[in-house]
Amino acid sequence: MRVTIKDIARAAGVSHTTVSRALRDSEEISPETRARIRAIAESLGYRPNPVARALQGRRTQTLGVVVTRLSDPFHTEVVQGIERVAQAHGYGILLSLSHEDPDKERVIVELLAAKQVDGIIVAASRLGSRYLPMLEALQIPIVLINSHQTGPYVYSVATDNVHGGHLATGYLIRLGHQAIAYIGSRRGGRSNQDRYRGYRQALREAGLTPRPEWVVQGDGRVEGGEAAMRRLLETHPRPTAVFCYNDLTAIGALKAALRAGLRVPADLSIIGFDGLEEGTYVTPALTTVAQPRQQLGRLAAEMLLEILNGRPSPKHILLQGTLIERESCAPPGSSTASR
Amino acid sequence: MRVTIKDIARAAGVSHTTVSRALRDSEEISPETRARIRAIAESLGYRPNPVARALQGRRTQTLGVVVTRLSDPFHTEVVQGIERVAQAHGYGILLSLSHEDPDKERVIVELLAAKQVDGIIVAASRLGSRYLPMLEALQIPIVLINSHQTGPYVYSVATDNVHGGHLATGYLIRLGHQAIAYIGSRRGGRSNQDRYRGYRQALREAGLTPRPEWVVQGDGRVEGGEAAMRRLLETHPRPTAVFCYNDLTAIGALKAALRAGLRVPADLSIIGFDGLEEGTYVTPALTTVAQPRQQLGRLAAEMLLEILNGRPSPKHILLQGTLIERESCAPPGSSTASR
DNA sequence: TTGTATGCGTTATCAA
DNA sequence: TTGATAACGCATACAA
Repeated sequence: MRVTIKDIARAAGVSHTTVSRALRDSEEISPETRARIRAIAESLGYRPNPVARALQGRRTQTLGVVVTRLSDPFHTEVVQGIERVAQAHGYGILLSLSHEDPDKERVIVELLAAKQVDGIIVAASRLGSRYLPMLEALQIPIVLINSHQTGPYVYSVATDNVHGGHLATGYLIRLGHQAIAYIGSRRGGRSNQDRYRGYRQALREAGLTPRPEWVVQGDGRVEGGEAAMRRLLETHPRPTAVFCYNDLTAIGALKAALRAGLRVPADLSIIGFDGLEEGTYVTPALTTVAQPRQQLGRLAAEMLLEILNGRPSPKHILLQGTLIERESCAPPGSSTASR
Repeated sequence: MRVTIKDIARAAGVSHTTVSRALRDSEEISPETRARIRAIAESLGYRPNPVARALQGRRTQTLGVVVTRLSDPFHTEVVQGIERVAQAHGYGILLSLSHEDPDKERVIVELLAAKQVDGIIVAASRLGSRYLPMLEALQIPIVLINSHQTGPYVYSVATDNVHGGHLATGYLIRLGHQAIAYIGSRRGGRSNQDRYRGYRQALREAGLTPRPEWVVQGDGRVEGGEAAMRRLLETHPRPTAVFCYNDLTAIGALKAALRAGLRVPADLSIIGFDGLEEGTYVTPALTTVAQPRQQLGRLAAEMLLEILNGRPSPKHILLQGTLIERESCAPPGSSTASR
């Protein structure tokens, strides 16, 4: 059987209340008994029962984490960031996958709340505004990652997608490109719109107008990027550079370009978004706008802990992406950089 | 405040015992009151408190999952497989990362046990035989994934690495290769040894003896594969084909080969292990021996649930990998398959 | 069929 | 400084 405070109390000849106090470093206890009880607890291999503690009204020391899919490398980093902070603060994380299903997401969040988690982090929510009524009823602090939702009960950490889109496109422009395409994502929602806005904005500032046929949509994954690039390759004139919604899309675009016999970046520059490790697997390695993914998770977790401890916390944090220059971009028509 | 069975009891004018029974479909209750109480519970928005249930002696309905890193795409799939089964059976999963640190792994497992999880799944354990004494004390069923450990309290699901190594090497031999190298992993432990054994075995059966300089070690990641391949490229004669410990290693090897100006597979065939999605990102797409990763996770979770429900379960399951022919392998000296 | 009393392991409240 | 008692929400042995 498991050792409880009662067992210790019996062994020490005191009440279980005293044991409880001794173990929690209560002020109102004599140093001697404290030490004595602690020694006994130690020798008996006592482990406090977190379930009983939780029932008593205290916290479960558990954070709920909801993610669409783990197979998306973007999320894994976020989760790692969360886990690191949680583990460092003695919290566990209860992980659930929503598979991009808004209904499932809602059920999961309610389930986590029922499970008495102290707080919840949702990455890439698909619930959008349908969240708001829930949140009020739930009575549990929730931090949303990369879901640009505002409202009374909403906390969030997100990357500035407009800035990122502008950064990527501006970089291509500075390289000398004028014919710049955008491969978006049908399933990208608000972040897709924002990256597209950044793209438009950068073009406008440079006095460029993108051809409508140079804006096509993928699905945020490799296959979608591949298909989108194939459509792009049929346009006349062709773009000399492509900004992609994310790295997976860009990897797909790269595959299609290489298949078509193009040299990248000599004939076509490609820039992605996210800063995935996977971008270094391909040849040429992918130039990209990196999102601070671990940090996204870390900040969300830290924010949640602040809230839980009643400390002041900002409600929304917006992070800026950074450009990672690798090999997939070059000035238009330059054959020097090709291999 | 949260609705409890007492609230329902008060509203229904019965004892909380009756409510408890009604909600759990107890036999000893009249259908009418059962229906009435259920309706009231529904209208009040009652949610049973799992913490109280757990304390009462029942299960926490939670599985602990320990993984080294999530950034390794191999593990993410495994975790997805586990999560899927767990979610389908109403279990939550408490995820912890060990970062390949055996001590941390031990602490985590003990922590999960203290948290009252019903069972634990450990993927790619680094603890090895040091586990055995713990397990007996823990009193919690544990399933190990891809950790070839046996012992009284050990359950496991693993892939047959000898078979996989043999499969990969045999495939290269059938393509006509005779000069076949192996890039292993320093950190691969037992699985590295086993894949190497499969490699040796296949060579021996074909009457081939590998040159010692054709067996080099990476680190199971892209960088290690790259470095290892560079060393391989300096050997004379060079191998015409390389079997890599895993796909990340193979991707690194591919990068190095392409950098060196080799055409893959015309000049060099490369085969990986794992069957990662990432293998399709590169050009040429990676031929590989696929491990059934989701299934690994699913089976581990199912095994654990069987044990928890007191149903009979095999103690060890060994899965076989399958060959996925993509584009990175061809007969030696064939320039047809190159692009 | 329903209700009373008790316990799960801990913390909180009040007395002593 | 310590102890007795109640409480958290639920389930169960026993009584009615």
